[in-house]
Amino acid sequence: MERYFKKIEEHLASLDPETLSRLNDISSERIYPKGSFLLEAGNICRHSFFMLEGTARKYSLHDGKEITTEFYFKDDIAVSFRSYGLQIPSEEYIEAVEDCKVSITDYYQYEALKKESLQIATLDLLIMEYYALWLEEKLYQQRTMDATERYVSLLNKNTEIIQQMKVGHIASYLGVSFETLSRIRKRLSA
Amino acid sequence: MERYFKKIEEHLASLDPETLSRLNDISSERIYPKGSFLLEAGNICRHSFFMLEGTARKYSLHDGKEITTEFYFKDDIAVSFRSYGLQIPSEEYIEAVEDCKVSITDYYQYEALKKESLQIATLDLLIMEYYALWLEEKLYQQRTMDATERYVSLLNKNTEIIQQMKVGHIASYLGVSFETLSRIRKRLSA
DNA sequence: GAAATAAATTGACCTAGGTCAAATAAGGAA
DNA sequence: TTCCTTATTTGACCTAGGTCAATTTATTTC
Repeated sequence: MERYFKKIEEHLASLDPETLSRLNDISSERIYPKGSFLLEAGNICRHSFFMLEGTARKYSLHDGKEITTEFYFKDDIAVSFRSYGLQIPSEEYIEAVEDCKVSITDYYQYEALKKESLQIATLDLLIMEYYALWLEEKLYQQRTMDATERYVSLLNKNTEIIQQMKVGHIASYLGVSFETLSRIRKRLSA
Repeated sequence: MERYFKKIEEHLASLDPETLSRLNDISSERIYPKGSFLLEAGNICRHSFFMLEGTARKYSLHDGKEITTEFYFKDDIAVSFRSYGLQIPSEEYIEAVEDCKVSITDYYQYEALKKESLQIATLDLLIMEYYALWLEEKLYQQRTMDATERYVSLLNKNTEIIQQMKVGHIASYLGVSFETLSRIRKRLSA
């Protein structure tokens, strides 16, 4: 996965100034206070959110329960991919876990830019590939690891998640009940 | 998902003849007999395989057991995405379930083409987005449906899988043991 | 077509993790 | 600080689906 970050960084570094300024032209900054929503279910995700400061999470509701699908930190891109890509109403919420400063980019303006600029299309492709890799990894872990292993794996990779997010949100992210995660944590700390 | 197919088809229809011929230039046909491998774990996935005829499946080994991750039919693109994208040794096998006729495209030649042609880069992006959408859907089903519901869902969407693939392969694809799937099938047919 | 091999079914039993409910603990508001 | 609300922990119990083993049924192969 780190190799992919590298690919993306290299590509970003190679962008010419004009392309960068065009990207900049279609973005604007905004602050979302803690507890507010960058996106609510039912609305179409018309923007992507590049995280400048703060933390957020994405979740959906199933049988009245929240399923956290992703956590966002500095430099992550928050978006409900399905809603954004198809421009259909979202099933997901994106919530500011703490105050967030984000750079917002409009879907249509970005799409237009992608049609004109190979550099941007390539950037988008790299980001997409990274996301697919991440999804594959998640699916594989879900299949092959038990709840404790998944938690430990998350613990090793993303210490910040464990420190900043609620047990209930981490639990649904890992695909276990919060009671079970509570027990896992107890066992591990003993 | 169908809406995405449409997007891809429209884009394909819009490709200019020169781009198409360049795509054609870097592709070649090949037959894989039933039981043979389009890709074996340990090797780098240096090609993508566009299915012209036959059926195939992708799987990995975990604790000596096969986990089927994808089935391929006519017009599908078979590739071990992680190995292909990063050009690292594959953890996955792609096996011809029956005799397969495929159109093979070389990774490096395709990458070169993507760097020159916005149309190709865009095509690749659309395919990538479709794959990510498919992975998201799979992950969501895994979280929210029990084994029977997942089987019925597969049954409704891909009758061909049920008809052509072995129970054991379908079971690992659904994330259940083959004994459990056998019982599910019995219950449903009763 | 018979023997050999692989796949699928069925039964008995077990466990990871879910659910429900009660008890603490920890943040916020006032 | 105290009250109120929201999270977390802990216990008791339950179930979906896993594992192991024995058959039965299909497929190959000769």
